[in-house]
Amino acid sequence: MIIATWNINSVRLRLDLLQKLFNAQAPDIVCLQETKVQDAHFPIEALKDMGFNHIVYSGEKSYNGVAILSKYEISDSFSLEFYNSDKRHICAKIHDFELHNFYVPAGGDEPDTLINPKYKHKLAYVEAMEQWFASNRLKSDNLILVGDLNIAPLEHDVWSSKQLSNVVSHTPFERTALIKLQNSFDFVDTARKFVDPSQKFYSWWSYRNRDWKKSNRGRKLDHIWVSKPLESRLQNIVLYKEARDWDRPSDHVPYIANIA
DNA sequence: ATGGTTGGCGCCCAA
Repeated sequence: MIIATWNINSVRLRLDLLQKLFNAQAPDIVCLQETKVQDAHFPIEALKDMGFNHIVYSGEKSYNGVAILSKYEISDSFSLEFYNSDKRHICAKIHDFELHNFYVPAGGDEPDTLINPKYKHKLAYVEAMEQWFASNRLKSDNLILVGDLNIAPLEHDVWSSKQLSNVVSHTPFERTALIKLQNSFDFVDTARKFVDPSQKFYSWWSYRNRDWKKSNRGRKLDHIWVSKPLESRLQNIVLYKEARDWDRPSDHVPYIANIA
């Protein structure tokens, strides 16, 4: 089963790029973030025409928004709201596993909870995720946690750990918080299972670079984690970097895991 | 220290 996660930065603007992703990678399930569309305007018919008959979504006007597109039946779904009414999570039960798709708050620019409420909100959000799993799920459950987590926890998840040490997405506080969430539930990071932590691995490159490939100042913000019982079913991963060179690309590229 | 670019919406905010 091929599962993709992609921060698409407006689903309505990039329906053609979704079709290109489907043609090239044939995903069975696609988890989207930053759909930037309220539910009443979600392009459900266009996506069904592309072969995804089971679709769940939770969106709002202008900001945030998540969706799960599946070729397999979704037997149940729900959306968690950890902060105000931000649409940042959707969960689907498919086959024998439960798939959680998150869009963690970016956190603004200033890495100081006293002066930047967005950063405070981000840290509180990650804490709320951990609390929810601790209270509602077991380590023995078949869980898949994916999404734009907006945190690059390891040294080689960013182009320069030193230069980004005080930049939101790679501050020590965020890195610790995300690793704590991962470890508290024994989640396995699929990317680092296949690519050694000593190797650079990025899923996002800023728009604010003349040549993203040449400067290569990337960060690993997009994740697919699986709970321990699913680890032995991991087949391989694909980082679909070509997508960053498409016309009017997202600043994130699709990240894919194949799970038996 | 600064500014670089994009999308949605509406003349600015968030990323």
